[in-house]
Amino acid sequence: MERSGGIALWRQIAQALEADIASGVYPPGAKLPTEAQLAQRFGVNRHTLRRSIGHLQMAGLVRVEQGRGIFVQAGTMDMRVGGVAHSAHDEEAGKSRVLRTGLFRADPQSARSLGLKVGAPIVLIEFLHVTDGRPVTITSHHFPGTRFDGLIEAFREEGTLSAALRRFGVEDCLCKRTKVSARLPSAADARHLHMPRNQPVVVAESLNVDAAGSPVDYSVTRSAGQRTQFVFEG
Amino acid sequence: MERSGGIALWRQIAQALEADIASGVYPPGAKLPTEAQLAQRFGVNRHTLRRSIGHLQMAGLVRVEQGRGIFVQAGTMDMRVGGVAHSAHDEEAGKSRVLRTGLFRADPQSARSLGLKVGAPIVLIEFLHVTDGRPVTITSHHFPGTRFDGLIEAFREEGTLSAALRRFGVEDCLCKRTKVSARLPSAADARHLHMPRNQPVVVAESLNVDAAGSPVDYSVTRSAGQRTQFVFEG
DNA sequence: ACGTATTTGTTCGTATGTATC
DNA sequence: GGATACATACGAACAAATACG
Repeated sequence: MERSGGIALWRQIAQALEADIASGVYPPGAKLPTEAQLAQRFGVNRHTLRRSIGHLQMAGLVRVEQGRGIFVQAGTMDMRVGGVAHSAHDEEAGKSRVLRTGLFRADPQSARSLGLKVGAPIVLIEFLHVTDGRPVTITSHHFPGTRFDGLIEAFREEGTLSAALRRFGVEDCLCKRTKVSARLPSAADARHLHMPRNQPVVVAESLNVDAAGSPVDYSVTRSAGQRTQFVFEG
Repeated sequence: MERSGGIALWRQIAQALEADIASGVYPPGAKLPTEAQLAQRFGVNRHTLRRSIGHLQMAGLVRVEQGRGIFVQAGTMDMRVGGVAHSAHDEEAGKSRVLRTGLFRADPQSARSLGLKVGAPIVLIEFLHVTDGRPVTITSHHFPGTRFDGLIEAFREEGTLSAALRRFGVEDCLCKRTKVSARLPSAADARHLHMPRNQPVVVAESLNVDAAGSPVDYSVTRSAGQRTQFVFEG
């Protein structure tokens, strides 16, 4: 630790810890020493050490849990986007848990995407996708409420979205457009995705249409930015 | 400001400032009051105020510049990805500045994407794309060096990538696959993109192929996550 | 089930360094 | 060079969540 080498102490410490994680001194899932212990090991104040940890947290290398400790995060995993939407395969591959279902009114964003008026009825179905026992993504599906009235019941009976949509005459559902951006997660999303609130989520907003080209589903997928990669096959 | 209302002071302050920015009290590009002034306005310590600013910075709402002040960031803008790559239109729409050109050896990542061996020659051309006078994205193009020997000179003479590639028999160049993720920017990228180092960039890695399907260009585009949206048309 | 210890989160105070104007 | 403004670092105290007896 160079105390006046032009480079901030907290950066040097972050780099040292990053090296430890990369080299396997602290393997994925492992608990790091406490803040007090680490601060003593590097000979700095607890604030300075916390600054370093905050950086590693943003970089997606560790996760901090109040009262428990600091834990090493796992690496990244790929996930396909686009092409055929709602395939039964997608829903079975990783176990999907239904987070929410319900009837809502369209906000400006989903109204514009689906070609509806603000306040029009919207059927919402929200999934938490789990792979290898770890939460990966949250997807909120928005369906036009007038055309898909009763979709929730159909989904509960059929078990998959694709089967439920077939009852409404939707055989093929294609992804027409996807927008990708990054932002900070909501409190609920952060909790479900098991990630810190100050680490960004990658947001993919997709508009899915049926064979006739009319909008079926405006879906918003949030995923831990450093844990996942969206792959677009062209 | 509720000093013991269960919600942290710095969060309340961040929310208040966010509201001010959203309502136009501080329009895009405006300079916020100094840390000391804001701390006094909210009746908190400067550290607490800095915590709030750090949060707004991560959220992409403000940009902090040492010695100058805190500035409101502009909103988001869309950008198309995929489909036909290297169209002259893209290069003219926003003025592109060439950041770097040169001959390098393939790192594992670009080697795998282009189907080359590690250490094979790679032609690198790096652009900074500017729109409305603001830096938007940085794109690093990697071409197989053996096939595209002399590409840099061709590019300098022709002025556009698409024209230069035509000299090498590449008429159409299609985006085959794009991976999108998020990470923290390098120091150079942060400087060029005019963004804070602790705000994530959205990274889009594209593999572009010619009509015959052989790889032409492995490109890596970094963009300020909160200022831009990638749009994939399917 | 409850209280205590542990561990992280927040807030204040103070001092000094560094970049910009 | 001086003034302004953000960056870093240390110290102290208490709050909040968790773990453990």
